[in-house]
Amino acid sequence: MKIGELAAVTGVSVRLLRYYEEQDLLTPVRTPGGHRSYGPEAPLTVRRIRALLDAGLPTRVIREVLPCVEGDGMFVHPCVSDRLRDQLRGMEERIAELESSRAGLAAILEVTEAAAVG
Amino acid sequence: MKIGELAAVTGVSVRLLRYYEEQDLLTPVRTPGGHRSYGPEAPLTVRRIRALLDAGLPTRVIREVLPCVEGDGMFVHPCVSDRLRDQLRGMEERIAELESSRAGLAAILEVTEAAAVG
DNA sequence: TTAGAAGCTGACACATGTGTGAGCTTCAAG
DNA sequence: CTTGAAGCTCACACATGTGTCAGCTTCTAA
Repeated sequence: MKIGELAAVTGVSVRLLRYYEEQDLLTPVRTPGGHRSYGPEAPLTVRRIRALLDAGLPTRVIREVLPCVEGDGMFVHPCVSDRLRDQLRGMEERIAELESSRAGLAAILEVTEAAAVG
Repeated sequence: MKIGELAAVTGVSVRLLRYYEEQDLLTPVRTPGGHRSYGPEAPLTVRRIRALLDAGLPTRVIREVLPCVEGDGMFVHPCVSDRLRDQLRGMEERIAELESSRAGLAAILEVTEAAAVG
């Protein structure tokens, strides 16, 4: 299938399909004219990519785990669980930082509003 | 005081002091030779900027709230509390998104590890 | 055969705080 | 006066997924 069709069936923009290829997540063959030609598994692959992106993984990590994914991005082989655990740890750290910032800002607001009342 | 001194007493790099000025957070006067000259209040201002940055506020917002800050970034006039509340809401949304991503990733990991055991 | 749709590549843009470097000028101490 | 430190400006780089535009080529349907 052509890139426009794949975009239509997956809801992912043509631009992004090209980007995913640039990131080695998709590897369409080329027609003699140079147009991308995707196999029938491509829509599933794109759905997996989206599922992993939506799970917060960067393309660099998806590139590693993609060969180990089965189903709609909900199962991966144990071979990449270390990678996923790293990623999870990183996300938890980011959440903790954000939460800490949030608390700091909330504290400022509380002081401000207490002063407004008092 | 000169920029190098200010950097030394605040621990903030010269590059960042120039950046804060570019963002209208600091407004040193200039010597006839074009060198920045900071008043004695500058270290406090820089500490406030850092406190607000560390609370997760972008410079664009800090620019607005800075004139209303008192103390070491721990109190602001009520005039900017709407702005802060917006910011707080935005941060809470970001945290929620991240948390949701984290849960998605954790779910994948759980399935993977359950499969590794079973 | 021809026009228009769809494809191609390459590039720039965004946000955002921060590092780094080049190339030049000013300042301060000897 | 001279020299080296410190300052100046301007610019590019990073990450990251995504939009958009220009300029050209291929494909497809009439």
